[in-house]
Amino acid sequence: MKLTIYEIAEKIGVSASTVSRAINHSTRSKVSDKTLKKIDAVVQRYGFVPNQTAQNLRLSTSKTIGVLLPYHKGIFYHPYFRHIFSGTFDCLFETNYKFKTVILQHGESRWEKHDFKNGEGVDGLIISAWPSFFKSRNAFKTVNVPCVLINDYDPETPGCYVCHDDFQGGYLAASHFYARGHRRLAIMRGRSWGSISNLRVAGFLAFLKEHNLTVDEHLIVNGEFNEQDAYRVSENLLKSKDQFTGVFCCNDQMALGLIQKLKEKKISYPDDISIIGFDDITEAGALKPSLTTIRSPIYDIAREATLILITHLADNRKRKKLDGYKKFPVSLIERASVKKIIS
Amino acid sequence: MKLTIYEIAEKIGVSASTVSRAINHSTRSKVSDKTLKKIDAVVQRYGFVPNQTAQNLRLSTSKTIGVLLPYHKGIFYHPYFRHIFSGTFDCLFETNYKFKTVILQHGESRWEKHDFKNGEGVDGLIISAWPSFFKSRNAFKTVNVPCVLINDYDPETPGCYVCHDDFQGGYLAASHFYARGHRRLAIMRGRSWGSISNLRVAGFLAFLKEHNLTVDEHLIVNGEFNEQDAYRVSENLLKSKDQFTGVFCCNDQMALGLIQKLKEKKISYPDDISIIGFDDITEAGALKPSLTTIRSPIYDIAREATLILITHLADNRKRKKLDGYKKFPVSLIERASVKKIIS
DNA sequence: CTGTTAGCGCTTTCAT
DNA sequence: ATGAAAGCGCTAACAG
Repeated sequence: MKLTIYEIAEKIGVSASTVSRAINHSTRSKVSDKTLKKIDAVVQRYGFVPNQTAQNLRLSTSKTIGVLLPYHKGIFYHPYFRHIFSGTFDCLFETNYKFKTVILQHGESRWEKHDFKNGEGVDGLIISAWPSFFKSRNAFKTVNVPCVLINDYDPETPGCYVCHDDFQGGYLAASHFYARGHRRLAIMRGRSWGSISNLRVAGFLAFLKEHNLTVDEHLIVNGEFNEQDAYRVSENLLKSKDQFTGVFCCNDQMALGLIQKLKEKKISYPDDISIIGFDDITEAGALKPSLTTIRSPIYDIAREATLILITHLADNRKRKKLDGYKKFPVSLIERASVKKIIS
Repeated sequence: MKLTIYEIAEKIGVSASTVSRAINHSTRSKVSDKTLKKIDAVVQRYGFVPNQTAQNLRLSTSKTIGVLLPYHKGIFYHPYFRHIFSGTFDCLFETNYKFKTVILQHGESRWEKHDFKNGEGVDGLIISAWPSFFKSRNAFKTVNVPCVLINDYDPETPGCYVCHDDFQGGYLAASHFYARGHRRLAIMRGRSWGSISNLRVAGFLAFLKEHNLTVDEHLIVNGEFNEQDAYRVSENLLKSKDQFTGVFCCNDQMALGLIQKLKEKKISYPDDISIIGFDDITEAGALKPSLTTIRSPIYDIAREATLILITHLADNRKRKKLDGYKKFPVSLIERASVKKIIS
């Protein structure tokens, strides 16, 4: 049923290699015009397409890159990942490198089983949200294919990173608070996977320092990067409620947790307490009052990451390892959660 | 660098076949517990993962299905396709068949080059929006891998279809007009790829007929399924403006074209003319006044299509060809474009 | 310019 | 229970 180059070779009376050369437009050893024509004709007539798997095995490549995402239902409705797909595919389409893309899902167990060690058969990997799996930090190091990590910079794990600028994000948040008259601020940081939090907080504090301000130690609380935990630690923070006018939350989820607690305590935002989040998740814009937050140019990041990966892959002298740390500036989305203070 | 079963066989002093049997948990000829343990240990230690490409070649499979979409920039932001991804991936994830998915883009030239003849190396294809490429109708027939077509039923092309119910959609539109007091109606149908249009119009007329109504021949205009062409043919339709109170547009894009023309002529909707579209594209909800339209349960359709495909694929007796025509009911999204007429 | 040959890494009869 | 050998379909030296 499925044609092979041998069969088409036989029909013409040439060898399989010649057919191979013909269909690959080999430049190394040219096929004569006459045989080329004959081969083309047969290929055309039968609609022959070479078996990709065989080519792949032979050339030990797959012409495929993998986009690795955490799996959870509804991830395709999440704007963050939507931008990733879009950026990746647009890049692939426009550069014409003819790579295919498969969407892969990671989970801790899959890392542990070394499922990604050889990239699940892909030539390279674009990895997002990997730090959600702690142990993956070590497993990741055993991965054998070129990888580009997006947006979760971890200084302890060498690799090729394309990220938004977390430091600048924190800096922006602080400057926005400052411009709106806030001088006494609090911070809710994410404990796990500290580097992101560290950078965001560092940026925040850096701005304040330039303006001779600081954040008192007890106004910095640590929680996990999720709503529930933020809700929990909010209790603590709010004991010092009178000592600050605004809170910088290290991501929007945490802001959501804080807001929930505020509602419960009948504390209103931004009137009593102003808030800035990070990530611009869908809820941020939908919330009432809506949440001022920091947005990542994730589309561009994914695009760039893909470009880096595929040019590296297309570049045959693969000896050099992929690395580097490329930063993209973030922007502050001004909404309704930061009150203007007139002093 | 990359380990093969031969190397791991050598380390233990067994043959490659035994290793192969071990890692595949072969049931046909069992590996003794002792050697199994030894092999497992080595596999574990080196984090060995078998080369998928080699397996694929040997077994002539790829454990991959392709989702074929028309390529255009921003397709990932389109809700229709988002639902397709979501349905497909959720199905794959929940059924545990361990198929991978690649997103493939079609274009007329790719069909003509027989790029999909062997499915681009995938085991099966989920195809959406294929009729946008006319010639693909014939090219499609040469495809060698199992396919499931979603949502563009073409009676002339045999295959396995999972679709929303176009007929019922038209029926629903008519009944909504009727319930809101409309009795004199017009239709804007899509000329190309007629079957969809035919079904929608047939459903529409069927309802009317049951209520002893009909649509006059000159109040049915034909255009292409796009905004520009609808805009063009609207001119014609509006010459008979006084003879109808509502227009059923065979898709939302056409409704958009009509609306543009209405604006130009300072005819207001729904006051002067009511409109119902089809598809519920993003603009439908955003428009002011918003557009009443028919929505397809595309998530469920994609899910079902995927399930059909992968169970077929997993089912080794592939001799039987995939076919059938499964219909999903659509729903009317009531918005602001149909005026209530009090008679 | 073209044919011969070997082999990519794996699975699977067929022996033993 | 295990090994030897063949082969999935293709490409790339190498030789002519």
